[in-house]
Amino acid sequence: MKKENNITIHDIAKALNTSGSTVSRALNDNSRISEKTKKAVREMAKKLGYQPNALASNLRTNCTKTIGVIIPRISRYFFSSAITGIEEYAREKGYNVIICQSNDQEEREADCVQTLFASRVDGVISSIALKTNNYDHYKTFTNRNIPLVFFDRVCDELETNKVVVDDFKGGFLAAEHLISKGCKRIAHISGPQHLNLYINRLQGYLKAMRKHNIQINEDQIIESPLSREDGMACAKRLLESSNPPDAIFAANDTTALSIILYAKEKGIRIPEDLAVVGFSNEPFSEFLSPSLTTVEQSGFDVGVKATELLLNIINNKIGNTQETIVLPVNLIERESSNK
Amino acid sequence: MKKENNITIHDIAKALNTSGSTVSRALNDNSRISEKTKKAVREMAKKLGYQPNALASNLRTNCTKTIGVIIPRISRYFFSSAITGIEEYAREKGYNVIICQSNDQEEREADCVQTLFASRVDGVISSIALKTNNYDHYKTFTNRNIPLVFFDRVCDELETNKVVVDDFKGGFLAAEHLISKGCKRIAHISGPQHLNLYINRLQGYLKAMRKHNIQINEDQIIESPLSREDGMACAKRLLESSNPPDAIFAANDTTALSIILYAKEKGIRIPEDLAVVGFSNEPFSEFLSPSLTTVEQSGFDVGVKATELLLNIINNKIGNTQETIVLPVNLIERESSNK
DNA sequence: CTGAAAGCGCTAACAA
DNA sequence: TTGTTAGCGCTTTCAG
Repeated sequence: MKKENNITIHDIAKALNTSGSTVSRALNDNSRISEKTKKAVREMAKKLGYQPNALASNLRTNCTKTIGVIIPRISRYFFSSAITGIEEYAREKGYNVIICQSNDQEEREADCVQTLFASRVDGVISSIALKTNNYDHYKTFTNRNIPLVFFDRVCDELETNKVVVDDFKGGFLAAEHLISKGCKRIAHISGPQHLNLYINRLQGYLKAMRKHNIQINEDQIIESPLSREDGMACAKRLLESSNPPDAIFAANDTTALSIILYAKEKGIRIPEDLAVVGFSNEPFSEFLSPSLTTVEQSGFDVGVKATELLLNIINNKIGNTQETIVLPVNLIERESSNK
Repeated sequence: MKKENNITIHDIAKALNTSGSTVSRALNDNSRISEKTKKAVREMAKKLGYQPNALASNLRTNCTKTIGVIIPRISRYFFSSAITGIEEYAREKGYNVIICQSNDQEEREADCVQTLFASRVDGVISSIALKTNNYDHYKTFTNRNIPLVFFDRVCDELETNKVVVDDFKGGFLAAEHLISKGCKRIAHISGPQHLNLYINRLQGYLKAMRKHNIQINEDQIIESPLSREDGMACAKRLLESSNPPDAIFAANDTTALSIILYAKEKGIRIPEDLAVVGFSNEPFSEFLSPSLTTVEQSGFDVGVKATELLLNIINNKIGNTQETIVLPVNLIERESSNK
């Protein structure tokens, strides 16, 4: 496949008996060019089928009008919604978006960083891979003053801007809701504790328990990688214990789903014997049977906010402060906790 | 935000008292450079924190090692899985991926084409927007011999390569399955008829009906944009008619979901009174109640195949034939049709 | 095996 | 208001 010779600004210049710089300025709507010339240039450009070469422009200006995004996996609904938000806002402001997936692997994440840097993106939005423990690769950006905004999965080690949802409040709402339904032995299945969001959901849960003087049982707070299989194992462990919980607050909907499936299999009635609350409001949660009570977080909004923040930094509207934006969550009450 | 001055190959050259060309060749593992020099260059590069500038390289070589993807919306599971497949295969072969969303709008799609062309992608993978009727914008690529592969939503007007799933077979399997369950009045809710895939699903359905001598009732074949609301309207129209169907094959799972919800509301039992089959196996379909019988199509596989085909064309392994690759589908039998 | 020099297409001082 | 010129960082002929 050989690519055709492309039309450049010089072809337009030659056809119009003018210079490349005039054409360049005309196409960029520079005020120093007369309307007449601009019009002539634009017409000739169209006639010749000129298409700008962004590579050349970017190389020269050292500004690509492109932002990079690093996410664990695009196929998770929260992240694809976030990307939709990022894309929408970025495009409106004239920016392109390059997306890289880390597949939750540290090494892949470091690759993404290299790729994005090689493409000379103007800024980066990232959500950290589950397996990432060392954050040095991000220094590629921070060392060079390339703005960086983390969302959802953030880390305290790096001093950057962050956009998160109110996980603490979410955990609190979930637990308080179960308490209000009369549950007494409320278990919590939490996620990897090096990620703030799971710590915060857990802390919110603890706060609600303490506020209402509910006994906290260490055996009923377990940490899990939160996959479907892990959820099954947790369900089994909790529900087969000698003193099983009458409610479980799971740190994500996938785990809550596992609990519901396990309970069905064992003839445990939901919500009568066991109330369940999840987190995220995945697309399937509404349609489970019983439908799942969960904490809703808008990926789209997070994406938009992160992009807004990033572009403000890129365009010097705000300095590179270490801002953390917290977006609201809300509890969606459904059948799985409706005693 | 000012970006720091970056290290270039000339900085490495200076530090090593050699020339830029040697450094360039060493970093690209050119055979004309001695191992000793290569090693020295690589070490110095690491020491100085050199990061290649892809823009400059791309501009020079007129090859970006980047492929562009145009999809209707990333938040649909089929498409995000396809992207996962595209990314995985592309990355393995050393290519980057730029993703653009058309939001199912023709104008946005044309914008995507411009953006990708300006970025000088080496090839493009696209799935057509629902609202697109005019395909001229794709000529930007075809006119310049930039390889183009369509997937899923393809169009006959453009002579390009295509990767699709076997929609005809899917429609056939769905209808034959319902027939095998003893259904006699089998309705079909089809999608926009300018897209091949919906035509093919419909034709597959018709073929099965004819094969088994089931009467085809024109009133019970309706075209719909297939959104959740449209599905509700279709369900109402079909089920409130004087001669309601005993089975519905919907061209997507979203519509099948609407039917199930509508039937529940009206006290119509599924599958006893009405059997339902969808198409796509969305993430929620397994968890509906009753769980939804549907035709599974692998977005991931489609993505991988499309990328494989595209890269083969880019790398001249095959000429730009008009190949159409058809991937298999299979029926997943669940409760909604289990009479 | 290595170096000098040209140039990819564009932008931006500076000069006119 | 327009043109001249240099150069972004890299690759690649051609010459040694």
